[in-house]
Amino acid sequence: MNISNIIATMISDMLENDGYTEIQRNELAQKIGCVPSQINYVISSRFTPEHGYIVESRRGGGGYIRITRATVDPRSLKMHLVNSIGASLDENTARAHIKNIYEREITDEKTAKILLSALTGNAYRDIPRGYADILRASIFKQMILNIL
Amino acid sequence: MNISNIIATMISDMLENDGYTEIQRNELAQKIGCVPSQINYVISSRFTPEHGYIVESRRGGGGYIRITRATVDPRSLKMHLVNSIGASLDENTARAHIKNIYEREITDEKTAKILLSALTGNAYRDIPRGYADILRASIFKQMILNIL
DNA sequence: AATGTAAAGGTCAAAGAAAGTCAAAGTCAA
DNA sequence: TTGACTTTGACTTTCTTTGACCTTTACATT
Repeated sequence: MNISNIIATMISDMLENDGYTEIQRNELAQKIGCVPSQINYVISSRFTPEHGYIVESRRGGGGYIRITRATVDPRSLKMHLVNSIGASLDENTARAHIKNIYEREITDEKTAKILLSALTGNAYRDIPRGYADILRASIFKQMILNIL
Repeated sequence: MNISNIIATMISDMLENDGYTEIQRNELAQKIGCVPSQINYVISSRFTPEHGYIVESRRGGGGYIRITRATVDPRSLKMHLVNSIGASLDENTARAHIKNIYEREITDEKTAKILLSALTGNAYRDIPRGYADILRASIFKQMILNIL
């Protein structure tokens, strides 16, 4: 298990109770035994809006990083989702979106699985990257509109 | 016995228990005494969707290759379907396949709808026909293995 | 109030760690 | 003896780790 995954797990655990946590970057880094900026890396790769999180922070004495699991009603999330997907969508972002809507119980597990298999994995490796991402975007939007 | 077969046997053994394994490509290659890319060769020649496997991977620190056996019964309809699809699949044929499995009550209506929205419609119109059909084929196979 | 200082957190790019790709060369059975 | 399958290795892409340097904020001192 790499350090980033460990950090991500810790943060998820902290969010477990009420979807809210406030961390001290330096303190957490020290406890884990990594450089402080790795906390930023983990947050920006795994706790993004696409993943359904809101991150706020403050510097200076008494600074903090606050992470909140966003809660939105399903209908507007759906619209928001479709609108937020541009003309192109890479695999990881797609993954994040699907994880997000599943965790918020907007889709059931089976549907999430279907979405995943339609949008991620080796399927897209046979065609040029540019086309792949464009198609992924259209297919995702189409699926969301049709089924959610 | 050539090296590729040895590797394939090892992987099969790892899958023995629960049809799931996660390998470190470099580590495995070293243990076996071959170049890392030969692992890819084995996977892409023997652990394909047509063979009933789902392969996922991740690069970078802590990377892995994950192989899942999608079905226990290679003679099932599922495998038959996957094998009948080939490398390329046009929209109408996809439609026909879906209609077929729906009418035979292999999927429920909701799933059929999702399949349809992933495989047909305007999404594919933006890119060259050849690529579209190739992608449609891979996605369909992927989905069948994952969900039916 | 203005200023200085220490205490946070932020940014970015380089280095490191895996896996992926591709094409050339080798092998082997029909 | 040719065509399919294997083996190899150089090069690419993606994800992670690290550290040097930057910006913002609270608070104490003048």
